[in-house]
Amino acid sequence: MSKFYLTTAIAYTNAKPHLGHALEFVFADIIARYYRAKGTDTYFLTGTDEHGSKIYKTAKEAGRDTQEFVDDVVQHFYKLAKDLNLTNDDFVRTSSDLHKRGAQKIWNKLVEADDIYLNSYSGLYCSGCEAFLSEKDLVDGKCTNHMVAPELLTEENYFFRLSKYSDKIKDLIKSGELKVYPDVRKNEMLAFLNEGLQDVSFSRPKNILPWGINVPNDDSQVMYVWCDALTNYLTALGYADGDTKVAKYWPCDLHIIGKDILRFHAGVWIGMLLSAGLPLPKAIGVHGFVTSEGKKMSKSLGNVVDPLDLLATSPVDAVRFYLAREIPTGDDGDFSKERFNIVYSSDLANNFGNLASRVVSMVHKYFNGVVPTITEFKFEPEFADCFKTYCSEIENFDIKKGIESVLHFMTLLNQYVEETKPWALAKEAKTAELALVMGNLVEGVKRVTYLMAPYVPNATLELAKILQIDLGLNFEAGFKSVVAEKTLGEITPLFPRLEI
RNA sequence: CGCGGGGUAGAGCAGUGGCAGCUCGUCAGGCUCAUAACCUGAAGGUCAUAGGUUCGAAUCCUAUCCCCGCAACCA
Repeated sequence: MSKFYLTTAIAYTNAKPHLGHALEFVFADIIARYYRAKGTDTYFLTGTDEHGSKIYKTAKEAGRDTQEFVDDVVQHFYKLAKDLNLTNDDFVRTSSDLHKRGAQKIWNKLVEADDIYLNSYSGLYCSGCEAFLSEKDLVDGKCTNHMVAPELLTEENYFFRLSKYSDKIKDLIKSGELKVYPDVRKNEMLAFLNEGLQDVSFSRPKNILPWGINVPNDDSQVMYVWCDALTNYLTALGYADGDTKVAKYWPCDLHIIGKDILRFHAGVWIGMLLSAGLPLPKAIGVHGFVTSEGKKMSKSLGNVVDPLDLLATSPVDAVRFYLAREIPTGDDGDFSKERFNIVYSSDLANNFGNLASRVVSMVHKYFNGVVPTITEFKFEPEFADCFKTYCSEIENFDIKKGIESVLHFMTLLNQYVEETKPWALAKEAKTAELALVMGNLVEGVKRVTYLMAPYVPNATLELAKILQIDLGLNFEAGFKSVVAEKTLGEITPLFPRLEI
């Protein structure tokens, strides 16, 4: 059986989840559910990134122990995953022992490859911020938070010889051996690689940053947070202990990330794997950011959408569907209350929900709920097209286009109802004709239910009960499963109107 | 001349040489199985601007204007 291993980026636990986390979670979950429904042995990993100076600082400012602080924050991410109905197989935390040992094992591999060396790093250090600042953080040469000029500080760091792999990485992306979706991100990365990658500082002195994973054989240094974080994709599979999951699922088939961290994944991470002599991931899917009511979310504008609040007041399927359907998968998108309601009403309630509702009702009305037998599905060719598009779009990391093909197919079924007018056939007692129409409609709704399932798992589960179909079946088996002669359950609206 | 992406109907987008499309919204009509849902039709675009190549350009070339992302060691 083929396998598919996919990951989200691990969320940074310096603050509660925002809508962008929900977006990434939903994208990943839809893809995971899709591959499972294709009959692929799928492993879906998500988790949290818990080291780094920012977390250390945030915890310190809150007067908290760092571990306790992240233990608290991670609860919000657990809750988000649960509330979004995620089917992740594991949730990795970088403060876990398994991860730490795995990260150290990889570090040693890099050392063995002679890609780690000691050097000095100089930067502009603000003692108020307890962090190095870059030029763009400064106004008039001063730190904007503390209004003092940072001092030039030099510290001893281990460096990773990333420059060595620059050309190799460029070739991999250029040739498509490592896919980067969408093209605009691929081009951006290639352009960046044209400049050539620099070696990167891979550790921090412990006296400045005590919160991190110890560098093996040097008690005075901890790993730079990215060095540790990136390895989670491997360590979570049990890399430290030579777990069989590594053999089974590595290399990763798809890393889903935000556009802000493309370089770390398509650059640093690939370099690390090359250095360690490990197989490389197949693809990186890059999504954009979500704005709110047309503007970047900010506290001062008061337009911040808290995904946990949203899920507390709206059905999870509505949230999942909005993110998947309305936000272009590889691009930025907007969240607005107005669009949220429109998308829910027109696509879910009016198109899908109402289609199911009218079809099931008519089977009850005209055939006492017993689905008539048909010998051949009238829309087999149209459905084949729809399914083909659905698959290829999702596999090429376009979740929005994937579902659009299904929505079009639903429209086709709605049109068929209008053309055949079952109510008129019933009145004229054209039973054979009516049976044919209804049989085809139920078959159509059944197919659609399978395709909608990764996007709106709750509603489709409910509909599956009414249709008496098994959503646990993979697509092929599900499409072939027989609904004829079954007695349908009673239907209530799958997507009741939202309270505005 | 830093690199890259983009400017197409009220909104969001598709469309890389051959009569300008999709979804939502708007307006009109039809239907009554259905969640005031569904179906049909209409209005609405000088495809950023100017020039060029071509039998033919939203699509290729040149210039200009505007918007956005990136310019890495905070994640």
